[in-house]
Amino acid sequence: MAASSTKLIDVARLAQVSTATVSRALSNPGRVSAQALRRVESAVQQLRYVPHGAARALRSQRTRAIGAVVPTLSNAIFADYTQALHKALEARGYRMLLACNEYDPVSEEALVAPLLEHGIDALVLVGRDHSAGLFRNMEEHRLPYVLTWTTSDSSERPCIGFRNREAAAHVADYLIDLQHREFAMIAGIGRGNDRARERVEGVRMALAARGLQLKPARILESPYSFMAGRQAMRKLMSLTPQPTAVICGNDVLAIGALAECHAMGVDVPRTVSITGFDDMQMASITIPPLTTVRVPTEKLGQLAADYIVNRVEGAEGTVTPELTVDLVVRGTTGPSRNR
Amino acid sequence: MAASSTKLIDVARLAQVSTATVSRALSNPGRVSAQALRRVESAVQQLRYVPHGAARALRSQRTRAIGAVVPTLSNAIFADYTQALHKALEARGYRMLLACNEYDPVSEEALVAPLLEHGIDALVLVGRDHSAGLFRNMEEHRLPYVLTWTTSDSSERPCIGFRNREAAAHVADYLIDLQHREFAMIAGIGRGNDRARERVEGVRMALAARGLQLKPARILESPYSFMAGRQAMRKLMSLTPQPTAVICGNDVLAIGALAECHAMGVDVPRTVSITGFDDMQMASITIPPLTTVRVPTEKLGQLAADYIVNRVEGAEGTVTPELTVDLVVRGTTGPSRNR
DNA sequence: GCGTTCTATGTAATCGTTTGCATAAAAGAC
DNA sequence: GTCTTTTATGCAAACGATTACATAGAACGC
Repeated sequence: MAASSTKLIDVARLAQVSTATVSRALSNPGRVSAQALRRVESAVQQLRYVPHGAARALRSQRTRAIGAVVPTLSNAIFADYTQALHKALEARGYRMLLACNEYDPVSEEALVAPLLEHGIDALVLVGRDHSAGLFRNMEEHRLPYVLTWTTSDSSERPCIGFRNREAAAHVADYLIDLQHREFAMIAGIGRGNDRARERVEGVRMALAARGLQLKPARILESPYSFMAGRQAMRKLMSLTPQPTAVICGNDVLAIGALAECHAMGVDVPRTVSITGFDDMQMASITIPPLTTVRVPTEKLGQLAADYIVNRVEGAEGTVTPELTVDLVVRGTTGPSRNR
Repeated sequence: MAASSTKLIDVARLAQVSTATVSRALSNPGRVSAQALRRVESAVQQLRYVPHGAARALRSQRTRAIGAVVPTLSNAIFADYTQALHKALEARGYRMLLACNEYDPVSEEALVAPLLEHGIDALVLVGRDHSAGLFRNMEEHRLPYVLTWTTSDSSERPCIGFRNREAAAHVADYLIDLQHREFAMIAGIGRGNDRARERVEGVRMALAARGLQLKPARILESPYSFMAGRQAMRKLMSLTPQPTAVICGNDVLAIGALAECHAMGVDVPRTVSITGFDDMQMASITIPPLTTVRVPTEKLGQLAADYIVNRVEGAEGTVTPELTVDLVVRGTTGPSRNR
């Protein structure tokens, strides 16, 4: 029903060769004579032959599909990453099978199960936080995988990403240099999200190194949504002393926070500086434009695709060195008003 | 390699039943005795059996995968739609195979080919504009499909969506009622995008009905990006007479246009009113918040999934009636300054 | 009690490729 | 010219499920 009814054997008959030759002509053209190749190609065209993926997968034990688990597509940054990953996989002749965990680490195994059942040659994950069961599953099935958006810890799992901790620390340093002393953070939910936790740690580290501290009451964990960012900002501005700098776990939160400042009539950056993380498109056209950390989103997707396809196709697969991220200073940050 | 090595026959042996019984127990539990079911289930658990998708697909000629072609994931509105579609498919036990055409109608067939080859049970498309070849392909392969984000024209193809023309006309009517007479439009690229074209038509219709006209020079076709929106707005504001109302083809363009107004020091809505289309999350937190048309993005994805799964599973598949969209009046629109 | 229907199960063919092995022809070595 | 190696091809056996058909026993009607 799904496939057209022309089969390999029809091509073989028309081209007057065996099915083996057709198969070889299609997947390994170098291994058949020029004449055979020509005849097969012409037959394929005439009959509009489309290989049957399931049959091929069954016999070769390779589906040419790669599973991709991402937190969500609602965050533009992951949408772009996913699209880049997809595009790069496509270019290498692989299909992408998506799964969205919506930041719920518990259900991840249940999420991956259908992919495993459908048949995938490898798995691309985001971050380092995954259940032991998932890792065990991957081992058991001999499934190559790669973790993205993060760098390797002691576990030595293959990673493609950047140092979230150091990037966040860099943001904090920059603000300290602007004489800020009263800090607050609108962080992502830490549970199940190593990136979010590391960004908090990075800030805490940087402050500590300069003799400052970030009290727990000044770190608000929020889901990644504009509204959550707004609410958190409102709460933070009601504290005494008011923070002069608010570091956000990502751009979505930061843009929400910025919107709330406008609503409250709080001047950014004069009264309070705000920073984001990711540098999504939107970040450059807020009022004022957002100071943030530029993450090579698309590169991440491309590199992940390249790495994982190499692994699947037998090469040992060399992990790229850690990527670098840059602080992009725009209009939401300035000297502390307490300076 | 990809799958664990436990096979159906292993389960059968452990449960002391035939492979046929195991197969039935898994896919049609009602057709085996309670005792057999129990033993099979226990064996499946013990062995951690995972069915082999390719084998199943080969034999049953159903892959349980649905192809989804979307313009892009960079536009939040399509990211949300895609995620909703994916989620609904998942809930029904289907996988989603993605393809992004990036608004390039030419390559769509080439884009779909790999999906066809991998094996899909149906195809979900966006809009009505697709090559004859694609439609022919789908017929040939007996592939059920559904068009989304649009309503049926005379061709009577199954659609799930809303009337873009009428929605846009409604926006124009609203602005006319606010005494606007000098209109301009920042439209999406019309080629290959029936929604974009219909939105232009709708505006033109509504204006004509009130004795106004929209000169071609006042319709700027732009790719859907913030930057394009900005540039278009700059161009429009340099015209004489200046438009007092700018209708944008979607929220991305509108938000870009709004940002450019801020940059130019043009007061919105006092000097110029701006409207969007889609009501993406971001639209409610711009300064001022964006007047736009709310589209039931997620509903679209869900309904498409339901329809197409029903079709695949044999039901005749009833297309839902056209969805309605609402004008959401916020802060970017107001009375014409020429009133 | 006998014939009929129904239910649960098993046997084995089948889905459409790929690929190991065998073979024939061509090419190369000496 | 003979022997070995290489190259191109074909034959047929997988891959791992589903399912048509057959069958045996239980249930049922009268």
